[in-house]
Amino acid sequence: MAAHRTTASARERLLEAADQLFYAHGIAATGVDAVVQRAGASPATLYAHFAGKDGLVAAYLERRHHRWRATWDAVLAEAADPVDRLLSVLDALALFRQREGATRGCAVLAAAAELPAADHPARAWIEADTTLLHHRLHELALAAGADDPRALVAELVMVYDGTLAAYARAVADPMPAARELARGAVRRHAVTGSA
Amino acid sequence: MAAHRTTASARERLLEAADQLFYAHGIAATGVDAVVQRAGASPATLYAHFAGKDGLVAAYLERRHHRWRATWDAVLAEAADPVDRLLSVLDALALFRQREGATRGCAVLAAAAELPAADHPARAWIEADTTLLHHRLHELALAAGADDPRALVAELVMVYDGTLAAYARAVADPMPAARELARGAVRRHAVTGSA
DNA sequence: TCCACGCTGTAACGATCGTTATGTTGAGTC
DNA sequence: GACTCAACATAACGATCGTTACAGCGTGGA
Repeated sequence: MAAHRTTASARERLLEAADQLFYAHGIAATGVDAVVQRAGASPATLYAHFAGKDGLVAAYLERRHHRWRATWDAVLAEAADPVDRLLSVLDALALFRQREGATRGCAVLAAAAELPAADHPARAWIEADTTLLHHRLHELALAAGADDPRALVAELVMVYDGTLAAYARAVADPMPAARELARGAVRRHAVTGSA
Repeated sequence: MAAHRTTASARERLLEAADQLFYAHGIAATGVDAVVQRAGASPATLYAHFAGKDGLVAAYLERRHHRWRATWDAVLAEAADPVDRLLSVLDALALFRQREGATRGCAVLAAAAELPAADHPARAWIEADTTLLHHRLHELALAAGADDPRALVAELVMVYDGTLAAYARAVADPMPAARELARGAVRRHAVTGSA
């Protein structure tokens, strides 16, 4: 079973290298050789674990998706106030950026721009990101008693995307503006809470 | 001088083809041959007018930048109220999307994600887009008498980017949410006006 | 001890891409 | 009517990329 440990290690190193290189230099601009070399692996190992470069890209987005959801989960677990729970998406984003490094904008939207092919295996995770964002915010908006949950969700998603775009534009600290916008949206939609 | 007309025509056709293909399928995913073929031109003509593919990409972003500015100019010329002039960035965006086709998000931010190289000739137009957005909104915020112009600009840019991201996420109609957010920001920063 | 297995290193393949060169056409000028 | 010049079509080059094949190494289990 130690062989399994070794296997997982190589796969993990490849994923970690792919994550850094894809996010830093773009997917199309990153060659398979660069990923293999940074991971200290061999091309054969990559193709033994993933279905080509497309499969690696899909796994890269899947891993990032799970990390993002885990980060949001952790932040959400410590928020009790309904309004705080709605605004937790921004706190989670700040934490994610600090821990995982998200200084170049949204990896999902960047991948969506690079992979317009509708049948690409990575497309599922691009849609999963949008779905998670909308569904979870919708539940939180309902729990907070918003008058028009769908409108509030649309506005909060917009603030979330705008914040990530600000990172891509190398804005120093977009969080204050994001929080003001989000708080305004929550207040406008008559949510009861302490904030 | 008719030779010049013919020249301009070939250059224009190449730019139009590059604009459609780069925006629809991504820059890296679009080959030079595809652009040449769609323009009904020859590779030699492309390299006679542009400094390789990088030069074509730079010209593509420059053209898009000028079109966007012209669209905003036109909308701004018909707005008299200071608040309407601030919100004109969203009206211009809706008009630009309708006329030029911007259904896949922001071409500038997408290009920024694909071209991380700091010395790429197209990088200048990516920065020009950010500069235009910030400077013009700052002037409009000052003219409208905002209490904290820089904060208001940061929030409006965030709404603008969030709206373009909504297009990239295939949201049906993000404009209502965008207008509510922008109006809330303007109101919060105590701008005098009719809106 | 020998086998099985996962991994590494190197090399090679076919395809594609950006770029350049060559020959030809066609319209405008003297 | 010959000259000029931009632009056309085609082909080819070198480089790079994704992918696969092959040989050798080290470790755990019978």
